[in-house]
Amino acid sequence: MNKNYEHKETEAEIYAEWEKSGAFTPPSGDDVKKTGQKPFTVIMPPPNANDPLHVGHAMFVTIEDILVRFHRMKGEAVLWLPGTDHAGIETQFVFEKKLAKQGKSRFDFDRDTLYKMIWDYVHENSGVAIDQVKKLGASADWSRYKFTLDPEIVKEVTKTFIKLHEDGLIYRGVRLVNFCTKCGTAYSELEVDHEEREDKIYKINYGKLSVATTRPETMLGDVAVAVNPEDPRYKNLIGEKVTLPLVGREIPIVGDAMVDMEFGTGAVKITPTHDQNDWDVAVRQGWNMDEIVLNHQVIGTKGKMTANAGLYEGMNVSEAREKIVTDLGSALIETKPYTHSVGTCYRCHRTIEPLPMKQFFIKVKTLAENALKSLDTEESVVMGSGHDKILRHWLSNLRDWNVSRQIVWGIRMPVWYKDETKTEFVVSEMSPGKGYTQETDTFDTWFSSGQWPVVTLKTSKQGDFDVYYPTDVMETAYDILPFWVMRMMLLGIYMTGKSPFKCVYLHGLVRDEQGRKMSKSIGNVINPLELTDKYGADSLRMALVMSTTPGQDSNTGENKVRGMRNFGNKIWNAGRFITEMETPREGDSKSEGQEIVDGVRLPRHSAPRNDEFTGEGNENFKTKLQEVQKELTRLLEANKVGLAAESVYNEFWHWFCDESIENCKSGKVSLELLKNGYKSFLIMLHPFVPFVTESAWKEVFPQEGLLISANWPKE
RNA sequence: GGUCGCGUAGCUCAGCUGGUUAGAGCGCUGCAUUCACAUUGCAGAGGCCACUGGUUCGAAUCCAGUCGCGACCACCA
Repeated sequence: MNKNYEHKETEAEIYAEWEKSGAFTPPSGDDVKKTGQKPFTVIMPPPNANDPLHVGHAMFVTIEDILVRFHRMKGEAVLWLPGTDHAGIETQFVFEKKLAKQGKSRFDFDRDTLYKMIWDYVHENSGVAIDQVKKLGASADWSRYKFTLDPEIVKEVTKTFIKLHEDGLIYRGVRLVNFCTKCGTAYSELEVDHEEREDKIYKINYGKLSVATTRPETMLGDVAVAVNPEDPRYKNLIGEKVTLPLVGREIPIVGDAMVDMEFGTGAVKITPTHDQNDWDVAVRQGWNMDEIVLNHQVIGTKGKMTANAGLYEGMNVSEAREKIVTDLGSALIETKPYTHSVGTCYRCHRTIEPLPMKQFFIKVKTLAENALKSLDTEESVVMGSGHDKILRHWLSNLRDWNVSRQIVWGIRMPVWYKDETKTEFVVSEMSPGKGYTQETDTFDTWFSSGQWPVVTLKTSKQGDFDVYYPTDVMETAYDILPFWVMRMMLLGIYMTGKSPFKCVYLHGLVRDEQGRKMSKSIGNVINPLELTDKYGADSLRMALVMSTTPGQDSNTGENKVRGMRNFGNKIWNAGRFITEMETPREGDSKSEGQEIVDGVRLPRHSAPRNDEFTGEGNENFKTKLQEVQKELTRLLEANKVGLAAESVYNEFWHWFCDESIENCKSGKVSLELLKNGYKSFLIMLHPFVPFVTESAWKEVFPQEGLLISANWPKE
């Protein structure tokens, strides 16, 4: 054996051997039914198909691989199903940036051409993420690999929408949507960020009263002024009318409890087409929303003023604001600096424009109630401090889910229109007949990934869904809890009646050694591949999970990885010690026929020490080893990966190496027993550091087959 | 404004279904090297487990409050 463990000489070869051995691929569901094996399922969170790996991916690969290898060694039918996500908006955004560099925009191409271009682009890159996941040692079943745009997946996802529609859970309606005029698409409430902005607040005289606003340009679309019905200053004015400055239109004063008497002037201009609150007020007033949208939408999807804006038509929003502020003249009473938070596009960070649009919504109320129920009954359990409460909070306050996106990169909605006005629609997988045209919108990416555990298993091998669903552990970062985990619960329960996972393991975000967020501008982003290259995949894996707690952020840097590289070397060298003890060296007089005293073969360099050896050392060794195995098994059964890693690390280094090997040298523990203990430790360490343990296994136990398929010690 | 989390050795973090001398990594001090590993070993320094009060025979661990830090959510026009 080499003096030091050289990861570069072994990793690629070992991974290929594992894959070739078939250890990654469990039997089909139908075959498992016959054998009665216990199933264990993990669905891999699908990385974006065109994304290079970041440290977060390394984190989920490590944790999931640990659990998966552990259960596989226990003899269960373990399915770890990998896949990639088309990541609609993300990917289209990246692609459009690429187009922009060539001086082009998406509007230069028709739908089909654009789709084809993005498809090619994604497929050029899609191997990258997968290769990198493999480099980290992921023992996933690549024969069951899925992509969200695989035809069979698209079909299942589409069928779900059709079923939702049949069950009356889909509606199409004009609502205010969060629209990014730059990205040209609407978003769900979750995709909107909020940023503090330094702005101005304007007080404008509307005649009988004045209003305060940060968005004077929207006054062109005002339909009313609202006051609090309890407000002594204004309650008598309710029912009267004021004249809108600049426009000259008469609008009513209405009462609505939403108005805060303390804020601003206590009177709010109501622009239903460009503000969610105002929309709600108009709905409460029972007004005709179609009419309001038709006549009073003053901002369009490109961020320019519409024909309803009269003189201001064609200006973009900020120009119109400036012009209006000037034109108001004496009607503008006051301008003050004002800091408030505004909704911004999570992708491009431009201000989100609330716009009225016809969109498809899923009614989430009953779906959310069922998800809450599965948390209450502990059908699904969340691991990660405080995040079960956060999930409950989300589920209790969810708005209907806007699933239409105005982009091409995604699954096209199975919605058909007969005539050009598109007032009537039919939901159907295929065109319902001649003359129908299909909706151009695609589904929100999370609509397909929200069905991931169900649709991957349903389209996999015979019987897979029956046996491998519900999955055992869903492991992902906590920052996509509402986007993904929650949606999987909503849709999974709807589709199957069962929550898609028994346990949600939420890992924390990985920060740099000083606890700072990783960002390109600071230059502190850890590239997992660089570290893997330098120190080996095992070292990075161990560094990521040692002493981490679900839901809690952790700080990691090169120092920690280096420390874990030393650990791998330690494992290797313990094996080297054993093989060297077993093979006497030439010219070493003491090694001729190693002495055997009371059944203990003494190491070749040690003098026999009959006086000390009583056999007690062996008994203590066996007892302790059993304790270690028991404890580690308990921790892994409970998915306590961080603690398990710490425990096995300490026991191996400080007990097995520091004490037991020394005891062996001095004849207190026999070499046979030590070797057996080493074997157990390689098995126990394997889920965490698979490469070095497999390498050492080959050297020390060459007759035993692959370690990945060895049996976990029974208690 | 609301919710959640965190404050333990110089640094980064475990431990917290309450129970023997509070742990690890890195760092630090001293010693050790022809006999697995210097990517090492041995020994050691270093902690009123944020603060205050409560429950208890007993609290880093449970409860309440205070202070400090962080995250998320939110329709203040």
